[in-house]
Amino acid sequence: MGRAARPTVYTVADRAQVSVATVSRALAAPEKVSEATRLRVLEAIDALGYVPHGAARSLAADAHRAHGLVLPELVGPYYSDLLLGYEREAATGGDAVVLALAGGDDLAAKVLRIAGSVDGIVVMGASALPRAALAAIRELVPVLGLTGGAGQGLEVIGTRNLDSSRELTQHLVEHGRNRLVFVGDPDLAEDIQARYRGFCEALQPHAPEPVRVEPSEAAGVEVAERLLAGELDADGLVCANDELALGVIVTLTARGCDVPGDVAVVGWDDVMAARYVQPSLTTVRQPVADLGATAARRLREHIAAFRAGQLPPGPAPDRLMTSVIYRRSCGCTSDPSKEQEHR
Amino acid sequence: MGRAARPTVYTVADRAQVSVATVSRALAAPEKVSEATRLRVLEAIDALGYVPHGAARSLAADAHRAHGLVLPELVGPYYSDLLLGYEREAATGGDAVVLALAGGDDLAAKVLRIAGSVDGIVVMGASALPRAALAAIRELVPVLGLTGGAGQGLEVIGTRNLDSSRELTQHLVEHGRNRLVFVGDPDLAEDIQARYRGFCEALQPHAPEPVRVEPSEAAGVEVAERLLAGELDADGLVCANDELALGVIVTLTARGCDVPGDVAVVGWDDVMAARYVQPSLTTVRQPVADLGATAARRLREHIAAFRAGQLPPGPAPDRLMTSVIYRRSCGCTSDPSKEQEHR
DNA sequence: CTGTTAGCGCATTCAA
DNA sequence: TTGAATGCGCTAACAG
Repeated sequence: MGRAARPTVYTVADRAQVSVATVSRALAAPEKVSEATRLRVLEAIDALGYVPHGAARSLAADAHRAHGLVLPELVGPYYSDLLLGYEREAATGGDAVVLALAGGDDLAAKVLRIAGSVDGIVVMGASALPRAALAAIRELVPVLGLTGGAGQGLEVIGTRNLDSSRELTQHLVEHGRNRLVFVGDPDLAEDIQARYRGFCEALQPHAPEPVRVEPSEAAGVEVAERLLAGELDADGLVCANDELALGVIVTLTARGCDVPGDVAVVGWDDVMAARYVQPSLTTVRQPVADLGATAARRLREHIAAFRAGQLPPGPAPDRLMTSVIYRRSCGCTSDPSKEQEHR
Repeated sequence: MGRAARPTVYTVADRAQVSVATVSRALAAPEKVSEATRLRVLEAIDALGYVPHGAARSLAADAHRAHGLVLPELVGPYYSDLLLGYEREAATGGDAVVLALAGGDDLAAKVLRIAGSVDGIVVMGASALPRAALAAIRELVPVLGLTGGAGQGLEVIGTRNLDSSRELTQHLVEHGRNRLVFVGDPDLAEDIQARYRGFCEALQPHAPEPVRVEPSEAAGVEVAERLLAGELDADGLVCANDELALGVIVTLTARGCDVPGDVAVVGWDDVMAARYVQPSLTTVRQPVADLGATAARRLREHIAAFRAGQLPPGPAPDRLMTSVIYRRSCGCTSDPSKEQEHR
């Protein structure tokens, strides 16, 4: 014996003594239905436990009412906020979020897979997409880059990495550091690249080559060891993210090296641990939830334009403002109470 | 001038000189199509940039090939791993993930919204769902609880909070703590409840009432202040999660209270900061990615059974094993090298 | 304000 | 191995 058949518009229409069109209207445009009938319909819907079939609706309305969100398979606290911001804004606009996490060459496949089920896609880590695949997808739905993707010709939603990096670096310079080194591989992501560029600009006319490592704690530990071994010379490390910086700091301090006395260390993201490590980490905070919301909002605009027929959807949003959180690891905050503000 | 019309099975069929049925087969059951025609079809698909329309496919096949994943609007590092594990497993099974973040009373609405577009739903924080809404949804698709939801009659995928809590508490007892207090509100979530139960069991025959606060850093700070003010008496705090524990630790140590000397503090989740705080935090690590994967896998089973006609899908998976990570805050790890293992 | 009707794009019978 | 035809559940004209 199977379950009761799923109620459909017809089932509801029957019970409410109306036509299916009226049921549809009662849901989509209540004002186009008389009070009385609308109530009857709603009663029927409630009584039958009717839930519209999403696919049928999408097919008929020629709109999925869903956004694709493609993120790299990285972990980190960063994501929770990003998702929160994105999902909220998407939901506000009536859109669901189809999430795809991609780690390698399955990226293209996954994106194609969801491309058939969403009205538009936001991709973080778009650089890993084969040009051909991206082109095919963009034929179908608008695609936005998150944090990067300019290299793929995408409009990108991101933060002001250049500015924050310049500020951070300049700050270190002004406080007497003159053997600064950037830790992180600019080729790994566009935002890291921008951070390195800002670093270079602040160090005009010549900045040293970056230490090309992955943005992880483990890599930070390695870098610290190289420093301790004398393979690397620096009195200040501008790290591509906090994980890296944290790895550096614990290793350095554990081995008796004074941070920030001997070496200043700064990072990006303001992860929770940045406030707990000793010394606390000077870092760049990004409006991550806002970043997500902005991307969702902007994608909605793109979708509208795309459907309306290819017109470009007005000016792209500015890159989001970031703020440097000065703590102890840069050696410049003498006032601990000031630090507390940023807890 | 509009964009080129989206290619459909018909477009592809035309170009490949076959019928739409063959196109469909070439994609869904390649072995049922001759080598030659299949190649022609694939060529056409490639040339036209054809991507199947997800909604049309779902409607015709009567399967969305998508999971709904509903999470509370909390933030935290926890989620990245959970999503990673879930998405991977879902993708492996060919299913997309529709993510919904719910913060309040919009929960029911959101769940209903996605219920029409997925084959099954995993809900974390199901207790916030009105019974009626849940019942209606379960009529439509199978629903699983993540971390909780037993109270709503859901099968739940979770970890062994009871065991880990008992172990943690017993450990503190064995090392001489005899004024232990549980920090966190058992009524806020089933897992916190289980943690409190384990705490109580270890403290047979009578355990003190819990300090009912939200599981946040701020609340931890408050609790620490109460302790310092003498409003609370304890030589050990079993905190419902790491945020709480961290808030307690920094506040206590900043005010000259010795952790773990005067008060031992332990938590749950093993967030990154747990390793960086001074003293490092003894905590419970949960296999979060595995938790996600297990939920996805199990939901798939439920979906299959549900469609096959209401049969119960075999034994539910065991609650996942957790591991206590002994660090310094419990005052029991004398060997720092041992601690390093868990970095 | 309401009902009738024609697809949306695809999978899947059933014949051939 | 292939094609023709039907319908999934819904929305959106179009009539009334």
